[in-house]
Amino acid sequence: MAATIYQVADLAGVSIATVSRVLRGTAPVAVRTRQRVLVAVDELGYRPSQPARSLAEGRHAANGIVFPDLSGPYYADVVLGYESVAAELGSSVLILSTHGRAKEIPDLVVDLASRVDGLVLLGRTVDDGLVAEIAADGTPVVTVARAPLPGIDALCTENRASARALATHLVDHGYCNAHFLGDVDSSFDAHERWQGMNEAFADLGCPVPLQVPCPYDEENGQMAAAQLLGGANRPDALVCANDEIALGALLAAEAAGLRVPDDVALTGWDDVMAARYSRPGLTTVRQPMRRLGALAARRLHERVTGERPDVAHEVLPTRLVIRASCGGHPEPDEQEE
Amino acid sequence: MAATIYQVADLAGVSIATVSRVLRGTAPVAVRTRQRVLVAVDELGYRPSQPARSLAEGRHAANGIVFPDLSGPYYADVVLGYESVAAELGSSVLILSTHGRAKEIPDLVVDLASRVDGLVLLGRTVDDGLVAEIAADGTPVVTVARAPLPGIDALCTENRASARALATHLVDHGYCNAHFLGDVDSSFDAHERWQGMNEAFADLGCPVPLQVPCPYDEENGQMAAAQLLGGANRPDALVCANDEIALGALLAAEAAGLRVPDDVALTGWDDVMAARYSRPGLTTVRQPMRRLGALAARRLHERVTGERPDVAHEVLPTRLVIRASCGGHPEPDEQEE
DNA sequence: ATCACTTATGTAAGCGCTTACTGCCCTGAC
DNA sequence: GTCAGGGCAGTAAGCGCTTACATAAGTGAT
Repeated sequence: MAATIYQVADLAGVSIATVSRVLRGTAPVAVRTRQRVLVAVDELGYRPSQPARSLAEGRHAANGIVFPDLSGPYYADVVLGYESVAAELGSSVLILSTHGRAKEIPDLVVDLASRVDGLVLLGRTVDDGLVAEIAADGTPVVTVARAPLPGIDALCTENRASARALATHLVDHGYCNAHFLGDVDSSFDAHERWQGMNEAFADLGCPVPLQVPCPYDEENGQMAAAQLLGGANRPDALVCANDEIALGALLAAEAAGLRVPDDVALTGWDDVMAARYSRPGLTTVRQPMRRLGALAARRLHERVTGERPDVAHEVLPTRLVIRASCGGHPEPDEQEE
Repeated sequence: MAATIYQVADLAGVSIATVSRVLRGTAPVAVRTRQRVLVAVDELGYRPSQPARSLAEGRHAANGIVFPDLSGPYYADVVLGYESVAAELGSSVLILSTHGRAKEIPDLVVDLASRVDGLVLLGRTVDDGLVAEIAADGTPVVTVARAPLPGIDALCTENRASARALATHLVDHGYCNAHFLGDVDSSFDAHERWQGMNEAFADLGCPVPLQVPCPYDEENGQMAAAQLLGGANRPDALVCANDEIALGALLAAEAAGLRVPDDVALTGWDDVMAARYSRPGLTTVRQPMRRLGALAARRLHERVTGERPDVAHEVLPTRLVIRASCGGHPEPDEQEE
């Protein structure tokens, strides 16, 4: 169906090498010859076969990105930032979502690795062992939002300092009996946040916050919060590992007839759109998702092309966004960036 | 670096054909031979080269999806639904975002087409002409949320009926002087919604709603709404083409000191998360984004494999979600699906 | 006119697989 | 004991490109 380089060469009356040279501009071709080739290409609607090209060139001109999920803006934005830079750098983007596929992940990731020049892995989508194996097999890897692995490029966002800032803010406003909602073992970020918060609370002489495991969605946030807020020893603040949990907690608080922030303060992480529209507005930590993805694409490209031999672990800054859900503040101006 | 089939064959003491047969299971291989091959594969960490495979097989085992953007949950969810089914059907997924790349789109899309067995196109990302050209070149195409093209599979969500229902609801509650916010020429969906609304208003004897062009984001929604709400002939309802615009309008209404829904009713489309958390909650129309993507993957697969020769245009149902922003209702129970 | 180079093009050897053919060996029916 | 047939495995021909190498034709200097 599709035309091949041979047909173009025939029609133009040249050899396939010349066609290739015209199309890639890798060697000088006489103007008239070039014209003939271009006309033939046009006439046949010729498009080079990418697999053939990849095979001959020994590269895919494509990168892959693996993420847990795309619901919720977090990963979607990272992917978006990634895609935009990857396209700019001339590589196609293959995606793989691991959500609900625990069993097949290794196969899927290995298969993906065989189709790309390099891979970006978000979060804990892939076991450390498998990451190492893939990297060892020669596929450059950049991890994002995951505990850095030796010898592998890693990108993270700043968590501890912002967690400390958040905790300090809470204590300053009289909230000393806080709980942390979110499973700190399932996510590097959450663990760091939890640590930072712990440190700050300890420094400020408050009791160590209780850590309450909870999947990262509204429903589970709501359930977990409902239980905590209905219990005997009610915390006066819930620091949630992400905004979804926090918004779920907000619903739970409403349902329990509690006022936010008067009876209980609530904070999240990520600054999703709903955090701005909820009432009260949700105090949260904004992360540079887009930039994270974009930077991952750059780093991966550098690694693929070999222009950066040394491994880099980078941390991007985050910003605390104070809204009404944590008390002591009128609905503040939105300081958009 | 990576092992090839030749090395595996050498190590196992067989021919490459046998290795291939073991790996693909395309022909019977003696148990002992198979064992030897598998051991060799394991030892060398051999992974078949995907480009070589594609070239030999004449298929990519990959599909592509083109979308405008991934910010906002709409396209993200469609992509997610798509990816999950595509993976299940054994094809990798290549993505291409057209956002802010008007000029390069044709090249990018054509390049993408050369890497996949089929393409899903969301919205108006690609000109009709280019779509036809790609389809004519032999790449199966499924369009989503776009005016159906002759000879090309198309998937849409229902718009007119839900727009009519929405309009009827508004009129029933006393809002007769509505405006439609959103550019009806830039989106098939928006155009349909606008039509449906027009019909209903006409049927019910209300003035024809004014259509106010507006890009589909909060900021522009806010600006456009601010202007309308501050103007002389203030509408009593704003029907917005999506939730982002509506939420922007909500901010504008607040800023103008207007009460929603008492002074002005507001409705959106899509049912994004923030629509549930805004106060008042945003009346909107929920769309089966995930299913849309999943179905697109199925239809594309059927077309690629040739198991469905006839072109199909399908319309998926939507559901009106009434919340407080359109008046006449207490904050309703959330009827999640 | 000759030589040493450039410049433009062709030739052909891969790239790493899949698969149609072919051939070998072993079985069971006669 | 022969022979047909089936089960396995090897041979080799592509798949559609890129590119090193070879070649032919032109250029200017001598």
